[in-house]
Amino acid sequence: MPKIVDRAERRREIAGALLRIVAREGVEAVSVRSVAVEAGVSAGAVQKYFSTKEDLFRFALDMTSEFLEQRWQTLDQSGNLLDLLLRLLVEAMPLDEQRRAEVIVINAFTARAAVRPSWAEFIRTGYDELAEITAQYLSKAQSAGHVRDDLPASDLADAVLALSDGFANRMLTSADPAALLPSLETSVRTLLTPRI
Amino acid sequence: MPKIVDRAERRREIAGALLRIVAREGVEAVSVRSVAVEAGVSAGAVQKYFSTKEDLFRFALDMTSEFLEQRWQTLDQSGNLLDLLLRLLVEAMPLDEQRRAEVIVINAFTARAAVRPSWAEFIRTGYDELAEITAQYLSKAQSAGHVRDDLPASDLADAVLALSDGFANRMLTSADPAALLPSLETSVRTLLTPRI
DNA sequence: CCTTTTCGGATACGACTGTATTCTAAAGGG
DNA sequence: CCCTTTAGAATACAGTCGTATCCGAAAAGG
Repeated sequence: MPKIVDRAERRREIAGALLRIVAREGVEAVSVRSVAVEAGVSAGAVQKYFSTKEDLFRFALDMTSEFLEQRWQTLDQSGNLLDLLLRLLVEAMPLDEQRRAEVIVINAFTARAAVRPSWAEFIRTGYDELAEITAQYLSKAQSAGHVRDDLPASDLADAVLALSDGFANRMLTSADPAALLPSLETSVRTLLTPRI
Repeated sequence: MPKIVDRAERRREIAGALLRIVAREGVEAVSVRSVAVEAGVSAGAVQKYFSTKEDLFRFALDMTSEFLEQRWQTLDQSGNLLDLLLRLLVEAMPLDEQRRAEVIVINAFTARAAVRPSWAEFIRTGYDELAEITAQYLSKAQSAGHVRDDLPASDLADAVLALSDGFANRMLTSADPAALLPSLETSVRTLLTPRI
């Protein structure tokens, strides 16, 4: 009897519109109406799928986390694990519009989480999971002899994440983001290559 | 004839109120009226000193940059330069309300600059200056034999800034920020200690 | 075909936004 | 002492905000 729509897909479309706005104009440009326009629907439709603006933001934040994790999944873990990690990090840098959008979104959310405890817990969980995945990967790389093993993998993971986060941030406002790539690469290599 | 006030000081007071709001409630909580309340004046008074909200933000951003540079100035450059740098970095981490506020403010501004070209140039200039100062310091540390000299000081500066930026970011939403300090310290040391 | 259910557009509301304008009170130079 | 200039409070205005409500249209099962 009812009109049937793929509800989950519709929610993803609308949240995607939000992410595009954040990437292009910043979080403060997000409103129910602006998201509706970007998604090509009415404001009423947006309200149908997200009862509150907060819900909408949470869902969008979830989506970006999934993007991030998916990138790890698609990484085939063969060859030199350090080289692979470096390729992954470079790919995560904001060098094109797509990556740039993701970094802006995560940055915006982190900035907001810093002053909103309920968001902070969510962001923290995501960060911790990422650190865990990275640590596991590095541990494997240590066993393979591709990464130094005189320091715990979890510490190395923290350092690598901080390093890539910092460089990504810097690139966001840099005139020539790609110019920072060699610096990122040597930093990570210096940090991770096995000691002799 | 006129009623005389210290105009520059008044501007600093009002901008300080803005910074407190950003640190406590985030950028989106900043409005002419909320700043006025925080500063203990009327909205009209705020308008007297800053004709537009944009002016107000720019001035506040300037102030935070000055804070950052002042910290470098107060650093007496004696003893082991690597140890000194580490102490500086640790002091810059968001471990108390004051530092936390600064990091939040800079984060918020960076996030905004990513989607506002006029701000981006300003932020970028500040970053470049900071990188320059850091590089000069590291160069001196290289001459003193306290820091490895097989890599250009400018690259090392980029890495150190990225590292501390990334750790500061992580600490913002971390449940136990101080727990990340050892990781920061070993990372920087690993990156900078002279090779044998 | 018709009925029932949901989709999603339209509208309404009160609160808040940035900015412009108007006002009163105060203070220092003549 | 008064007059002029400024400080800064108060008010006004046109938008936009999030949310609630109401409406017609479309689609699937009987």
